[in-house]
Amino acid sequence: MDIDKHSNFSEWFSTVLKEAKLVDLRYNVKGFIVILPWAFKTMKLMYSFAEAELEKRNHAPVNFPVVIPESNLIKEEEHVKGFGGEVFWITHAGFNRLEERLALRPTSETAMYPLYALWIKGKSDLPIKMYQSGAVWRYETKATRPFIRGREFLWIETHDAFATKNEALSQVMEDIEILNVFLWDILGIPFIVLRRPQWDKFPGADDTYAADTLMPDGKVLQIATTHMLGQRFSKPFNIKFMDEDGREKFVWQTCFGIGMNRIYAALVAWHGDNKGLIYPFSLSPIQVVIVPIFKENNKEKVLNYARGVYKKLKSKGFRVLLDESEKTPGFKFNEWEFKGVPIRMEIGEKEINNEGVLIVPRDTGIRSFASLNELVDKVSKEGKEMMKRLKEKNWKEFEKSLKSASTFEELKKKLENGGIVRVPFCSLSHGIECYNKIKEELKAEVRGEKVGEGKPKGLKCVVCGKEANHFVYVARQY
RNA sequence: GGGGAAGUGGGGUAACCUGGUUAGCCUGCGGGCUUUGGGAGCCUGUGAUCCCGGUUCAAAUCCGGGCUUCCCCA
Repeated sequence: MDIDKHSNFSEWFSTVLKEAKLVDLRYNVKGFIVILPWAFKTMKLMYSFAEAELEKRNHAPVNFPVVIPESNLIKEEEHVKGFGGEVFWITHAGFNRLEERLALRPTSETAMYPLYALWIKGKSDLPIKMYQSGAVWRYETKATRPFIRGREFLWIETHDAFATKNEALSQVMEDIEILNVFLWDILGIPFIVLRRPQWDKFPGADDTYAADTLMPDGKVLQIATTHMLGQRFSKPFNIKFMDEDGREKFVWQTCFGIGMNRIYAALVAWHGDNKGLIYPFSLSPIQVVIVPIFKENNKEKVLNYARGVYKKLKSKGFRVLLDESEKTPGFKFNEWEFKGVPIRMEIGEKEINNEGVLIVPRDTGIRSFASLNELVDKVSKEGKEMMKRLKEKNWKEFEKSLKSASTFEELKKKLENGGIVRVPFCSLSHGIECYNKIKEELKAEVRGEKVGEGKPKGLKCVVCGKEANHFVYVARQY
């Protein structure tokens, strides 16, 4: 592949999606894609890692219907204002027109909360912490792109209810911790968590915190969000409990969305290089591919030896493939490199004589010899070290893209090369005019303030010059 | 949201402007023979004009509409 990931990301991404057989775009419904096994196996692994983190923290799996009766969807006013325009509706069934339209869930608050109201009676029913893995549907009006913006996308959503505001607020912090573990520790995707401006939060939330990552073209992509819902849903949905003081009170709620399609896009974009995809060891459908190299006169000998290595790795639980197809070795090298298999083994006459194999990590391409008895340890070690290298490379690149500016002109200049620019800003509650000015003149967005970061002291807003109350992060976005 | 480009076997393309032969080529897929340390070779078979309508003796080609994809800008 002769396409540069950074200077020509669109083309790089399209080529990888197609040539590595990650998606089939021939389904012919706008914004809907067929996710192929080479992508979906990895997405399932991603799901299992994320679900494990949620369950460690006492979230229980649940499955709610995809259809939401219109009367439920419209109960919370801002929510329906925010989503109303992008709902897919079911109006007919068989030969009948439905008396009440059914929405395909764009998100599940209004599906789940009527039941929460039935389930929650007393303090002993709280907290409720549930998660659901599945798809949601939104009639996006912006240009759709595979994985990055679709009309159907896969995610996990959690919906938690608590007796007190403080418990709900600390749940938001726990959600952010889950993102640190899942996105960074496990997937190696750099990101920052930002509290969104009030005018840019989830419809129906008190506050929205979002994880933004950066794509190779310098634009940010929102990949997860956690919302402090407060009591905005518990009131219209009448979710109450009897407190110790004998009074009925509305619960405090949070919800948390982990956007698997976009996270997958970020995974591909962050780790890949100009040779194609690179899958981290723990996430690849095939962790080790064995390529046998033989002549006509030693074919069986090489294959038998390779099968022995295959069995040994398989018995240790690795996902391994022995490529016995009729292609030439060079073809196989290129093909598996393009598909991002983290470790390749080459086995030929020389390796048999030395009682070992050649090990080649995908990222460096450097061949090294491993003897048969150190083989298993070496595979684990190479897998871990490769992930470490990928993370280091990603982190350096991410840090390089984080800039700061103290004037509007400086902000403008720094945005030209993409990335995220930190500036002092007047107000995330009332600064919408400054926000709009940045949006219109710089074609970029104020994404919000970083959780846990201090307030500016004695600095002026880069737009209006009034006292700055926040450091905010500005970037062009998907 | 605005603009542009494009839809021909599974994939990539030629023919389209200037309507007319059996829709050509590369690749893939099936079969056969030979091949394996960085994208092998020969033989053979297979398979296509996005959908609806219009113009015409005749449409892949011209016109209108739809659907989808890609790119650029917002």
